[in-house]
Amino acid sequence: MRAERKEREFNLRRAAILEQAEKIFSARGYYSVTMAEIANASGFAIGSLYQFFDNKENLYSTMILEKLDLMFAEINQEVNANKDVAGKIETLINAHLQFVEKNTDFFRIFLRGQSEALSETMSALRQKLIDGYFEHIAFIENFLKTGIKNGLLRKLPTHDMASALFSLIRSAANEWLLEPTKESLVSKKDFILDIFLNGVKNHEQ
Amino acid sequence: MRAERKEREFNLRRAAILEQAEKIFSARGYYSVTMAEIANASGFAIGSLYQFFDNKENLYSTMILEKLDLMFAEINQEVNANKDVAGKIETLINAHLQFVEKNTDFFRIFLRGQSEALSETMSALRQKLIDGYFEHIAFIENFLKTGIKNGLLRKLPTHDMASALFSLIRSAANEWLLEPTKESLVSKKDFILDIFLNGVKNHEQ
DNA sequence: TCATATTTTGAACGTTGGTTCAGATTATAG
DNA sequence: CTATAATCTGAACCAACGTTCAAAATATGA
Repeated sequence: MRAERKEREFNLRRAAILEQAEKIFSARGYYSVTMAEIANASGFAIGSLYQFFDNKENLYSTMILEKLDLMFAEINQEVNANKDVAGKIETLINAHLQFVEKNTDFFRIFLRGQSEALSETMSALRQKLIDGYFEHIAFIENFLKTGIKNGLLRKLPTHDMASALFSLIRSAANEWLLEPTKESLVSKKDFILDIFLNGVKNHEQ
Repeated sequence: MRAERKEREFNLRRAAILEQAEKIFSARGYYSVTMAEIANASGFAIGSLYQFFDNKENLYSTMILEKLDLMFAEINQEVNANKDVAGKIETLINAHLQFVEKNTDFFRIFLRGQSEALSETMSALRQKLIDGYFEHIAFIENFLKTGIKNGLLRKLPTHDMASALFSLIRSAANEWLLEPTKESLVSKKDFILDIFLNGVKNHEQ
């Protein structure tokens, strides 16, 4: 038998487990979910899970980190497709909101915040999430700087600007996840863009 | 013996436990903390904790909810002391940042997000946190509305404006907690105020 | 000081759940 | 078809920890 096919099938089974794990973890957090549950949901025996993952912590952090990579890859690619800064900002907001809408399960976990615990694996995960965050902020800073050079943006500290923008996006996502809501999350794009660029003050009075 | 004194002493002991619990929970989350640890840190035997709290969940959620009430009470009072809207906005930011600086332990828990679990108590806590959040947003909305009537602010959806403002505050707090940092958190006040009111766009070009 | 009530204590209990592993099942190849 | 390897299975093991409660310590009031 071709080792190639064997590997492909292995990865499929692994992915199936991760997919179920994501759903379950997102609904109930890390600790209250049991391996038995995940095994059950994905159609394997408990012991089989250990063929794919060393332990529960490893399963959990693998699931999160792989999805996170996907998210940043997706967003960054879309943003980079734009030439001008204004377009990049708008696309960033849009791509982010879209990703959240398509990955609500994952985002619940992500927003729930980090993880618990002190264990080696878990604090490694925590650190990677933090690193990922700052990396993303740096990515945003990068095109905001161009915007300042352009004259499009005011000369403010770029790190603060970037984290402000990110926080507006995140809070819209957060509220949308809290209230199983009426309109699409993406529809918040214009508001975020407007308030980020222009603020709330009425300059015409 | 006066029942009064007895009660006072009971409350002191109870408060001592809550204080230690806050420190420990904030560092390591809910599940990885044991009752034995809390007992130890607060100088009681394990069994004694159960004189003050029904169980671990109850201890945890009591600690959070009491502190949360304190926070909102403190902030709202300061904000209400202002007459004009601009002052209220500035005071809101300031009071919030100040509270975070003085209660880092608590805020770590709060930002970590909600809690885990499905249990009755825990999902009740979760709901109360969410309710508290929306109540706070409504409180902010209230004076933003006045600002719109005044002509100080643009006519934007007040709920979105309020949650944008709150998210800017929270993200500053979050970053400050992540990076055990140089300058005080309160020093971010001016930036938040500026970006909230004026946005990042350079209108002079 | 003594009898009684109150409070504290922490070892022991029982449950929960992650992990293991010997045996069953399935796939492979000759 | 058969022997061997690879994979899967889930009952059993074991450690962790929340909770209990009988006994000890302490406080109270006469």
